[in-house]
Amino acid sequence: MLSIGEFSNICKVSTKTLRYYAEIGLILPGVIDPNNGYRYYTIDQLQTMLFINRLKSYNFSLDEIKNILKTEEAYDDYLQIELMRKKKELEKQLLACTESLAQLNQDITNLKEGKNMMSYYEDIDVKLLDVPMMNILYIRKCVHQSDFEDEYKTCFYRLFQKISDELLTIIAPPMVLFHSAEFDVHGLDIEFAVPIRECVTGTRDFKPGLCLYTKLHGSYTQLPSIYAKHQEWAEKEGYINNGPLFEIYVNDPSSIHDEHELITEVYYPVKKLSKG
Amino acid sequence: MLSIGEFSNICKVSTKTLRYYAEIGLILPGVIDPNNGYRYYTIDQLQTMLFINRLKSYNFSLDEIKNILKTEEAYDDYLQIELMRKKKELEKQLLACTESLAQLNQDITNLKEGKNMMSYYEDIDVKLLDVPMMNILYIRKCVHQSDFEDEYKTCFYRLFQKISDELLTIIAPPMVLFHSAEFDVHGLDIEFAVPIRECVTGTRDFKPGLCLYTKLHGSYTQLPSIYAKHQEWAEKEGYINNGPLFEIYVNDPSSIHDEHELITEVYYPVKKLSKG
DNA sequence: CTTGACTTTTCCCTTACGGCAAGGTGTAAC
DNA sequence: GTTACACCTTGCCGTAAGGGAAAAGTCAAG
Repeated sequence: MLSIGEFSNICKVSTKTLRYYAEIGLILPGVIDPNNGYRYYTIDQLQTMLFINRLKSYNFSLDEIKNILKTEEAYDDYLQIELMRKKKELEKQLLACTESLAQLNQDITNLKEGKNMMSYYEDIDVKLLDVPMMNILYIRKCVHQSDFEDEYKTCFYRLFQKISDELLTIIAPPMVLFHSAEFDVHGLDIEFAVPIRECVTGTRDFKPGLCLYTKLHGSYTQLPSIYAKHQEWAEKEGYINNGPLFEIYVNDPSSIHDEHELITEVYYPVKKLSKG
Repeated sequence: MLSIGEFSNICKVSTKTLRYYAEIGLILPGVIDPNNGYRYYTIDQLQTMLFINRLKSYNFSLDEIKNILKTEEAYDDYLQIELMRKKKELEKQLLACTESLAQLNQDITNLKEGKNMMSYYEDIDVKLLDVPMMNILYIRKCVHQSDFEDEYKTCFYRLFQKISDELLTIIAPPMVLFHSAEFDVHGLDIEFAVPIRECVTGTRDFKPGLCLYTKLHGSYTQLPSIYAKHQEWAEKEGYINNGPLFEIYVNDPSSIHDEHELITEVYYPVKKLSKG
């Protein structure tokens, strides 16, 4: 039997943490002296504690660890599934970390050359162009931000199915229209669309008209910069919004290896502000 | 001027977050309508918000970001220093993440082969051996866990200085004795020592006697497993502790490239429990 | 004028503990 | 036997960066 202090020293876990773990039922002391409330841990519990620490290093939450520990039936299967899940999470985090670091290094280089950290923002290229009317095959629905990727896939799958079934002619890459930029109760009001030649049921005219246009090479994380730049441009030049923002995913994440190859076109419909 | 909702959509930051940032003074709306309290942001603030988000992606805390934003004089210098600091932090995190992932993959492989995730623990090799008396040159002091690495360097630097000055003869690698494993108010009571041939002032006899011994190849994160294994072994075989734990750092972190090359010897002095 | 989307403030909830205080306990030294 | 002191207990508050929900006021379009 080990006192909480001894147990703490061996496992390199603070006594405070051990008490907390007991409180949430993650690992209860093998014996609690009924006279004085002293906690005593068994030698066997050392292994449990080491196991907990290992799972923690894989970014499992204490709740997830508790679930793993309490699983009896099909224990190894459950553990393996959980490990695979965390593996994906960790890989994602690793990627994000790597990319942040790359950008950080770029920023440091820029600063050393006397450039501003936000100089990239000044260099965003905004064009004003008139987008001709087109005929689009569309699906419009409310989507939660978290489901966007899934919906993107399924909706375009359905659209392409229909195009293939009905022998329609695609005349431009797929696009997404954001009718409500806002994040309201029902999620974003989004239209998935493919410009096609033929007018059939399920198609409609789409007439964006005058638009601010920017072509983005690289990660979607840069989109807010473009939205901001469009706002800035519009205010300075005396234009106001005139319809839903839309984006054309020239190539999509599933077809490329590297985020840097992504190409996205951002369109922000505007009209000249009439004076008065 | 943009309402909080518009500003939120463009920057992809929730309104909740914007209100929180205003509350802590990170970014205040350019205008607040005195009649209804509505927040309005200027176009210029879009850039500030983008900047904040970028710093956040480098793992700056909101407090750190606030300090960067409010720095006026020597702005670029301060920014650059801060970026370099975060760069080191991110690199460290990246390394930790990579290593966790490697171990996670190993665990998954083991599980697939039907091995237990904690099988490594069963394989820890514990030897019982009698460590002969030695003469050590030592520095003993209380050290906070966080200062350990620093103290390690400075103390051994001083010891080696003395050895060099007084032409003493080293007969074994440097070691560290843990007199109080506990983390008390003054930190750990630690003795840094080098076994030498000559008896001079500043040396003393060290007689560990019977010890449990394990040689560790790799990261220090595995030390708790060894401590635990020693406890387990001692209990099963009827031994109890008989003096301060000590460790020999056969090679130290500064002299190697990769954590995997680390070699550490762990000694746990014990004596046979007399029955009764 | 009404509806519905938007905004406000206030309050509590989260994770995984750390800090501190007040008080009880175990044990080693004298 | 006493005393010192390290050890243990519970309890309460605080963290960072917001999320959720409630109750109420406000704006713009039809």
